[in-house]
Amino acid sequence: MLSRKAEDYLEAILNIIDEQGYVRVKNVSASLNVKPPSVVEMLKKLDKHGLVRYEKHNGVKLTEKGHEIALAVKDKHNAIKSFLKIIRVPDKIAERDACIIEHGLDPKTITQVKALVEFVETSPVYPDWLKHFETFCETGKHVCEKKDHNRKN
Amino acid sequence: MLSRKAEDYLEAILNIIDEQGYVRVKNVSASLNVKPPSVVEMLKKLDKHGLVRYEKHNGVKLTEKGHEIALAVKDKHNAIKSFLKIIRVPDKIAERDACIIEHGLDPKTITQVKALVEFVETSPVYPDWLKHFETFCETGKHVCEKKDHNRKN
DNA sequence: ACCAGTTATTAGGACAACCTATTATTTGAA
DNA sequence: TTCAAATAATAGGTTGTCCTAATAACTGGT
Repeated sequence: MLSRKAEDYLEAILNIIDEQGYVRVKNVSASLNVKPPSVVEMLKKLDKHGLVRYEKHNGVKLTEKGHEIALAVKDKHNAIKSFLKIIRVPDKIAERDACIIEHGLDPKTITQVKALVEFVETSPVYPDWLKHFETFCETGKHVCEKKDHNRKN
Repeated sequence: MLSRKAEDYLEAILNIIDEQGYVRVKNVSASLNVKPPSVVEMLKKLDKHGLVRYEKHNGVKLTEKGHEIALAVKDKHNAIKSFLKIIRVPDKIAERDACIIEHGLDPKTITQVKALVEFVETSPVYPDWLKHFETFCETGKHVCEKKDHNRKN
């Protein structure tokens, strides 16, 4: 099985490729806040596992398998971040926390997070729902206390 | 700062005390799925940090500080688990995933998770909301498509 | 075509958390 | 009370990830 850290590296590599088309050790190093030797070490390991193609001084590429995993991780990341933003966690924190959470979660959990995000976002009353949630966060009270007892969704 | 693992141990110790009033190495070992030597090692470390009082062959107790931290971790755990259950993650998975998630999250994120849980649970239309979410999970459709456009929450 | 500055790699260690095998201590049943 | 079984502690290793310091390889401006 793949370690959390390995997944972090794959995701970072994918993001860097998407941004600038190629990957250098220093990019990964900066992106994950580790020193270059740590990156090189991990690249060797990922290469050994067939997840990247790594040639010294000559760049890194994701293999098909590595790409697949990186995409899966990123997908989780996005689901979690969307959720965090819906519940009004500030962007910067949402980004950081998504990184923390995204590993090791059961696929079922991710499925349900995604479902929640979609449920809320596609709801016919979406803007209201959000407004009400925000009001609740501020005041601790529901906008419609009594009268709305039979309202839907 | 305290490592994630250290927090896991503190939380486990708290839970075991709550269940049976005292803690033995083997309980912690079973609870965290590690071998006894790992427990002893960590107990020494926690003792050194003033989070537990540990005497060989003579039990473990949380210090005030350790107790405080353990409670905080447990509180996070509960918030996350409540949320997971609301979005219909099966109980067993929710429990496991809460353990995975509970560390390192920003306090703001936890606050918002709690807010969501409370918002939904105390909503005047709580049972409906859940039913609608479940229907959405199954069918991908909102119960009330057009007609309810101005409904609240 | 050179070499200074940048980037990458290697060598060698630190550290946290875990393990197995061994040894010591405690405890309860005969 | 004794001693066998249960429990706990120690000794010594392994693994994964990170680091610093030293070395090597690349690259662009002259």
